[in-house]
Amino acid sequence: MEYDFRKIENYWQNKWKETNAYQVSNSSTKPKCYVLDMFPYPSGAGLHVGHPLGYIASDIYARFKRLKGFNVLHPMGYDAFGLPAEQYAIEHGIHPAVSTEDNINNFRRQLDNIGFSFDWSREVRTSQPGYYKWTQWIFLQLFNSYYNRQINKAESVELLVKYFEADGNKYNPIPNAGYQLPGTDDRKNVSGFSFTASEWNAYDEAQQQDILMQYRLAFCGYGEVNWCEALGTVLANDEVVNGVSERGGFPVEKKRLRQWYLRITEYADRLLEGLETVDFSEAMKDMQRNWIGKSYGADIDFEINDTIEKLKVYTTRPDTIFGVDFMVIAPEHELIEKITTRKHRQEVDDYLAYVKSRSERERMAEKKISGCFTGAYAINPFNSREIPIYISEYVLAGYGTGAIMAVPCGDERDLRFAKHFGINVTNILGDQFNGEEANPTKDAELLDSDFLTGMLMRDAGEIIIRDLEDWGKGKRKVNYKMRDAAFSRQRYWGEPFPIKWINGIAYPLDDTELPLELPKVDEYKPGPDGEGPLANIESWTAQQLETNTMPGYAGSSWYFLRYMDPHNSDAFCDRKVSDYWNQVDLYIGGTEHAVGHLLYSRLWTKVLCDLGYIGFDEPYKKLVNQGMIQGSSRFVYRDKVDTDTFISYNLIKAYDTIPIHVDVNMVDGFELDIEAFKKWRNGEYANAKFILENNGKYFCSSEVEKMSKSKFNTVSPDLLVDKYGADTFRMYEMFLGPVEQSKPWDTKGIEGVHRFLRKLWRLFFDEVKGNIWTGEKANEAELKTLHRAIKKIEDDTERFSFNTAVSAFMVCVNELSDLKCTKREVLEPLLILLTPYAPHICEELWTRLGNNSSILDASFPVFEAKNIAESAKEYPVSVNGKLRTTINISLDATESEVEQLVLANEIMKKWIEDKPVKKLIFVKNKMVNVVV
RNA sequence: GCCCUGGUGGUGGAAUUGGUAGACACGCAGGACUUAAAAUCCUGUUCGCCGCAAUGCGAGUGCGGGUUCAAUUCCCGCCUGGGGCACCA
Repeated sequence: MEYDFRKIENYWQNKWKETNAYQVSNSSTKPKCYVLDMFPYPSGAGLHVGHPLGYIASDIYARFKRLKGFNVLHPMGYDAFGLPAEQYAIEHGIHPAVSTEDNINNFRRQLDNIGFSFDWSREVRTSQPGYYKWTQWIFLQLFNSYYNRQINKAESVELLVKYFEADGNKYNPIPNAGYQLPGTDDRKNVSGFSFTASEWNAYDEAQQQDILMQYRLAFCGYGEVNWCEALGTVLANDEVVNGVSERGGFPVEKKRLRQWYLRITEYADRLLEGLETVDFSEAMKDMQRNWIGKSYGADIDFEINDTIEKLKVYTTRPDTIFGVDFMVIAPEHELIEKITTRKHRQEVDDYLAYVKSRSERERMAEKKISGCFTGAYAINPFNSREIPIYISEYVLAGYGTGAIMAVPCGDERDLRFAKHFGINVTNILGDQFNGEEANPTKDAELLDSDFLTGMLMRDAGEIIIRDLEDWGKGKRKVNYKMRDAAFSRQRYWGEPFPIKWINGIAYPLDDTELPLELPKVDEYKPGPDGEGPLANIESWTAQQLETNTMPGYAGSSWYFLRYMDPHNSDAFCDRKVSDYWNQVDLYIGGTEHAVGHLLYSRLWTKVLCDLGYIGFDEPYKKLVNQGMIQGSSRFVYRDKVDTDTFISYNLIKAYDTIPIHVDVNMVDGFELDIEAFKKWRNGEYANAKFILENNGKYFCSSEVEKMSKSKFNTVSPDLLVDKYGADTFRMYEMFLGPVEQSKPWDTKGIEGVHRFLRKLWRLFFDEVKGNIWTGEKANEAELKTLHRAIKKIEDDTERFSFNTAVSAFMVCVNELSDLKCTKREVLEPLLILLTPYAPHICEELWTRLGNNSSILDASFPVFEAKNIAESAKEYPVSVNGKLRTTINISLDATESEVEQLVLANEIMKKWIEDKPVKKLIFVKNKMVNVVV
């Protein structure tokens, strides 16, 4: 009777399906636990061994919690809208819905192989109307809300209108500037724009709606966006990497377009504060903090010579005010027009033309110093010094005020600029500045700084800010790097906006009109004027519907809520149900979503909470990032001249060769399977000749790279599951190392795990004798082994140390095997322990032991400390930390008894050598240290 | 450049709070069973030294210092792999 994993796994997977073993109810007297994976985008490539890593970890945890008596929600679904399916449609003419469906089926088949405990009755797909109806609905909530800064919460726009009718916008000033409204081209920058109640009441509808648009959490405006011509769409900041698109690597440029945005900037502080309440890794929190980029400083107004204009700059270092040698404004700055002197007009125009000619990519790639003098001078409010005003592209229009005061002795960029233009550098740092490198310290003593001289920089900032505020020349200011999130795409395969445009005014659809279904199209080409493909559909434009669609992160921002109540057609999720399941207790996924998905879904959660639809404002209580599994590529070396000849790696020095990727599955370690290679790619290398090592083998070289089909370094879980079984595969992925750690995949070693399962099997069955398990009482040694395992494995599983837990199983089974322990009293608890890791074999053995109910419903064995206690123990004794001997001490000896025992020990005297014993340390029940 | 994170045998890794470094597994070497192979089991496996013996000696967790009776763990300085941010004033 041997371990036939194929038969066993097949049987139990079907059985679990038939009995709906993993369906979970929304009501239970048990405590709840919500274990969630980041749902996958169903790509055409299918799963490789890296994908299931996180799923296996979460599955183990979910199953573990279930055994521990929790009602566990562990769902799975698909992030089914997205660019690749649409690109595929453009290239192959296959409707995204069709290819997505195919891909999902393939994913599902692969996932099912591995034996996950997902409750598939709760599956969600973001592209289904039943799902995106609620994505649209939540969008409308965002559209109909604004952020009330007085109470730091989102509120209904209706309320805002009431406030306007009563008080104008005195208590609710316009939050953000920089977005031009669709209807009103001239109302460029309405920051600070205010109106009274009677003015409000006198506005016509268009004017009122324009103003309200400045407040809505989902709003439409014109703005500089990342436009990708090749993809024909707008990308969010986090979808742009080094000036090219994250997907496809196409160039990205700035373009002014009508866009939808989410006013995430209003939530910057709460997104920051919320991080304190959740259990994410420090690295993850840092990434989000960085992205939000909160900084403290001051806005300072500088008078400008010969004009009435003022130049407002933002600085985090007001303490360096006496080191300002020049000002720099961004090329887009509105003051350029007004302050440039006649003499410098031509030069400035040339420079602006130059800046315009440069793409975003060029700007990123070659950060060379460029700029030009405007001819104008600003006045330092503290010493009336005249400061030249320059224009340069190193100052960004979008951050702060788009203008800076440059302090070259303290800022590297300013110093380089000063050197380039021969501007004299004022030193306010004395010895701390060597004239070569700027010193950004805050801890130096200020010199040549008028009334601040002799003061620490750290303290001086406060004084300057206070003075500025007293004189009305500046203001304390907090700034954020984070921008409002672009929320529209000129694409087809996404959620349509439930918005109609009538006379330039955006009207929301009524709830009863949802879902606004995505219409069928024949082609996916962009519409006119940067509009999406929907603009090509007459029936769509005739209804004046918005032609943009929502971006990929729309559906994924709230999917964790839908799993709770997936079939509800009256609400995105019943409040009672979300109160029950509450936050996700454990969320597992990759780091790549640190600033995209995670930030957006935290935002949506906060808004839904503010509006009272859910009762918590952080979605994920604990986040674990699984490491990336890299591929280990293999190369053969082809002779450059004789292209049929391949040279073994150790011999390539003597030849002129080029490396070629070969399929890792044809290579055992480094040794190439020559026959397989000849058959590879339909016999492309059938005529290959080989120059072999002395031992007659062909060796490949290796390199660690990202796992990808084109590098032939992908390993499919299907093959491994077929060869070793799902249980082995699951345990091996965990055994590989800590879940959080990135590592190259290596199949060597999977045998070890497989051996372990066979060894376990042999504790129950013998090939000759058949059943060998017995009902005898376990002895002390056996119980000791079992309870040590219970303790270790329970601890390890709870703290996500799955690799050490797997080791503990191996130790336990090795010991039981040595003890020839085949007793049910020990084996049963062991099976329960192992169920989260290797559910199939455990269920099989459990049943064969004669249990009627499923092991899935067993309860986790209780650890009994008395079973591992030892009566007396050999303790190592060390002198000054060096191990010298062992002594026998009974377990109930007190510390002073231990001391006496050690001192009395004849042997000790020899080592102590007349030196008095300073102290004795009895360390954590582990050893005794004598200090002399 | 800034932030984060890691560096331990031939390999993946373990050591949870400063307490016997190298668990567990792979690989390798030797052995048992077998006609043989597979499977299984046993022994050895950080490096160096001394051996008739062993409970022998010495070094050892990227490098150099420090704190401590005791450091893979804490502190300082460097080298290095990986990830993130990058004209954010």
